[in-house]
Amino acid sequence: MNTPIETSPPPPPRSEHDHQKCVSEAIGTAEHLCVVRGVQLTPIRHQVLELIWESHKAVKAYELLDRLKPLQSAAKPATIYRALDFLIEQGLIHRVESLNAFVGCSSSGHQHEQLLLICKHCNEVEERPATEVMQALSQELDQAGFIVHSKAIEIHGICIKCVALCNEQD
Amino acid sequence: MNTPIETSPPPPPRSEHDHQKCVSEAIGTAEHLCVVRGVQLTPIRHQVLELIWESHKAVKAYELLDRLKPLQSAAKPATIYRALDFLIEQGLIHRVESLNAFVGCSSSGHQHEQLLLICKHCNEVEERPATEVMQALSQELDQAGFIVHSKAIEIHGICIKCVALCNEQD
DNA sequence: AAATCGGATGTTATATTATAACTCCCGTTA
DNA sequence: TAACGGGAGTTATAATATAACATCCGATTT
Ligand SMILES: [Zn+2]
Ligand SMILES: [Zn+2]
Ligand SMILES: [Zn+2]
Ligand SMILES: [Zn+2]
Repeated sequence: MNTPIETSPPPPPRSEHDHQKCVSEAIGTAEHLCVVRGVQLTPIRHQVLELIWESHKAVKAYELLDRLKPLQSAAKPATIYRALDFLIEQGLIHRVESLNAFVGCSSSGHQHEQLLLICKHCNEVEERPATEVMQALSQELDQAGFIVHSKAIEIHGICIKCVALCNEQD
Repeated sequence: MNTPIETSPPPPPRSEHDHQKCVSEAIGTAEHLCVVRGVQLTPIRHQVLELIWESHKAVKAYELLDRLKPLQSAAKPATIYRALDFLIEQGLIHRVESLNAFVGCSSSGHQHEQLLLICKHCNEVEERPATEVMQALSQELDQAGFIVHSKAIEIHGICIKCVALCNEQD
């Protein structure tokens, strides 16, 4: 209880940006990729993707379930997990391993394995290509003789927006 | 069911090395660090650390619990999770986020945040300092203005020992 | 010695996350 | 029509993790 910010209720939203643009880009790309690939972005899958894209925050499976139920009254855990599995397979969302949570992928269709910067304060997840890191990593893994299947690079801390807000705590 | 190896029962142990040395180093370092830090490596914590160090594989909490019970008949989930929390706080083990599992830390007392190379075939976890990757990462995070609290860098694939064994599957 | 305190553990219950297994439906195709 | 396959419905349960409160025990203080 050092500072008032510590107990302030709503973590700040990613303020200064046109989030509708994020959403329409992500959904548009998803629809396009699914057509191209001949896989079905069914109503449930589409709705789950939209729910995930309501923010840049990592979101839990059961929270998604609660938010899906008004739209799909029959929704059960399997409903959500199947949709999530599909979206992950198609590279449309990321699973945030260290949170058991999920976040929209900002680069679907391009390279999918990126740095995830996870803010403890606002809970938003920023994706970064970080090509130099990835290059050094590839070299390291080659040297180790390790055959890569997948990478999870997750950094926890305070994002630049929140650093500005909370300078003496957390 | 392509090859006989696919269904072969025991994944190969890290064959060519003196594992007793790994264990005694890790336990010795842990004991030393706890004395220096004035924290208690109690019998339960010591036993859990030893159980984790029985191999280089990532091990699940409830598997540890089963293996602890013969030694500590009162052991319950909280017993294990408390010991794991302590060992993680002290930097003596890693939590493998993408597996919900735990593995001994090979560099306790030195830098603790390293690459984890996780083999899908033998389930062993190799830790690598990867200084060039870490350096590039620090730069990237500085550029992003992100204040780091912790890092989880987990690479899944096939380790060099297993690559030699299974060349046409998985 | 008695009181107090804090860290560790015991104990019970429950929350959270995830999957298995089986059924049904529906559109395509042989 | 029959067979098939993908998606979804449904029920049950597995696996992972924490909360909350009680007890113990050794060290410190009174
Ligand atoms: Zn946005
Ligand atoms: Zn933030
Ligand atoms: Zn060893
Ligand atoms: Zn291996």
